[in-house]
Amino acid sequence: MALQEILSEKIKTAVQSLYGASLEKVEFQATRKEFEGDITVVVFPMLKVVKGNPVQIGENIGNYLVEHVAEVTKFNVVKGFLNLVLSDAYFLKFFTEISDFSNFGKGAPQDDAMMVEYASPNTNKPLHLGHIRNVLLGYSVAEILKAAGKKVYKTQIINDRGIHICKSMLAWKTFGNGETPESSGLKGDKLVGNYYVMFDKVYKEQIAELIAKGKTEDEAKAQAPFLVEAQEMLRKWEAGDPKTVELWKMMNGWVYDGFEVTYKTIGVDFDSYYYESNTYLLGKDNIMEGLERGVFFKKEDGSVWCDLTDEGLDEKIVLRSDGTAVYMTQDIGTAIQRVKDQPDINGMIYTVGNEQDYHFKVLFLILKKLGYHWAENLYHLSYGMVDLPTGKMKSREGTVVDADDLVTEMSRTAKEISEDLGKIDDFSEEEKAQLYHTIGLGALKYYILKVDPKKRILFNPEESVDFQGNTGPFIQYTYARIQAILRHAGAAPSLNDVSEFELDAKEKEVVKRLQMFPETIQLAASQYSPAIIANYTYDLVKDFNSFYQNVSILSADTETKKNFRIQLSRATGEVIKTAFGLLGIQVPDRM
RNA sequence: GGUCGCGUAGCUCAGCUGGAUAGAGCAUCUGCCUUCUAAGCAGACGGUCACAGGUUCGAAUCCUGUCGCGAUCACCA
Repeated sequence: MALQEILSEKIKTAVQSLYGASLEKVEFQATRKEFEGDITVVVFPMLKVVKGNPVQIGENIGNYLVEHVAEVTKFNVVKGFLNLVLSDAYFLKFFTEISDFSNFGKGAPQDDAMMVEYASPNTNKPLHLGHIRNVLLGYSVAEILKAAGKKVYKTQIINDRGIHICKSMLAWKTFGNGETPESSGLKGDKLVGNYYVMFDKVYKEQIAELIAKGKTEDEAKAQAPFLVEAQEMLRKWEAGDPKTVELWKMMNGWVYDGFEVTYKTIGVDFDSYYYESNTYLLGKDNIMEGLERGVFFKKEDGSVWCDLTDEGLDEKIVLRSDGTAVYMTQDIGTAIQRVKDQPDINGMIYTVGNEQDYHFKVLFLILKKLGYHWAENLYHLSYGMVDLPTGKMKSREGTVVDADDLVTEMSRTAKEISEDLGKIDDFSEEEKAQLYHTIGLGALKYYILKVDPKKRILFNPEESVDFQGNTGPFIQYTYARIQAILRHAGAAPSLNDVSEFELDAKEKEVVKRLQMFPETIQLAASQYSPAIIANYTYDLVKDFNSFYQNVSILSADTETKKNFRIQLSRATGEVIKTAFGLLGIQVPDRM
């Protein structure tokens, strides 16, 4: 807020001339509602350089400010808190400044770019609730960064190789009878996921059989024919066996088609895709280069390591003794490859669960040791698990919440509630379906995004998500009501010829929130937290609702007041739309 | 065991760089639809900020320790 800087300077001058002391910094905070005032100066910290009674110091500074700063009209001092009352003209000026909303809240464009990675699925099963949290966080952080002025590349790395994919392939080959998404009517990822489950079932039966024949559990697990066959398939794939590769391509293709449908339903997208089958061999050259430069060292058995004991960690392997890559090797290679592909990248954000905190700590350290400039701006957007009331989600126990099912369920709940209210009976069936999706998905997204990413979420699908209070539908509803106000108001009014009139406390609350919007985006971008935007938006909406519900009626007011209120509605609506846009949540015009 | 994260109202969560009497929603209770959407608004009830020390004018916030929950410590990804 520019005014804050002006006040800060004036207060420094005041302290200088009144007490002959120089202040380094002036502390501000929003005035608490129970006191009169709009912005509060905290006097206590000044006591370090100014000796005296804080109340008296506050009085003196307050008098100085009323005299020298036009925006300050009154003040009061409570203990060590100097509460300043700002002029209505100051608040009104805000509206004339944001009459064009197109860039409101957006930061100045910057030259460097950030890459944001999210989703990162395996190709052997459909996306679930955990992926939803991941995708929502990654996508909204990307949008928030864009709003803050960064150039952003959204990407994902797809784990399309390994034994788990071979398991699905083997089960399909054995039991599938040539079943395809078309012939079965199933989404591709669901179809492939079914065969993964089927593999596990057969595998378990075979283990039980072997144990019955006298094998130990470990022997049985290693010797079950189905697993041996899957391992054989993996070897064939790595050797480039044409038939295996063909099957792999076909089934992965089905999965990608299925994922795309889910991403589209959720409303997220990507600028580029990286596949492990292409990147798993990457990184070895970087390791060899690092070895030459002394960043890594080789052990007697030929394995290559990075010594991180100086950083408080231990030694970390970066290349196996047989010269093959490990997870770390691959991630090093992929990061370097990405900057080659997009040279303006000056940092990356990895949206990955907090069970990998250690991995990323190590990865970032190694990349720094290798000396890349962009390695200074790496961030692991770490998030907590999504738990169910029954405990953790486990795919083997069938307790996962499927992403598609969940979205459908949310829409259904939205439908039930909407039908009870009966406000949209004039909508066509198509419009209704669209609205239910917008509301249901908005509820789900907001529910997940409003929580601090690093905390675990307890998600209760049976109780579903609330539609009252601090929820997506509540905010969407407010937007829809604002649209109704504007429809009734007709053409947008102008405040250009408005000079002075008295603003009430509630009006000021809303204006203050609107003024905070650009700062909120900056704060969210610097902390990579959509939760900041979400909770801010709720506060704005609550203030707005409270203000508007308590206004008696527009026509009873002067034309000026009416124009102001309509303008206030407009601005609030725009901010809700922008804020929700950053979270990837749609707002409906009617609901 | 080492490391990292979390612990705030009955439940789900806010609480920005330390600031005034710790805030919302749900649940429970009280009022408000002849006026722009009651999916709303106003209010009541509800707290040892896990515990114990420390730092200071001031601590939910910073430091140390304890307890509880979780994650992680593979030549898996």
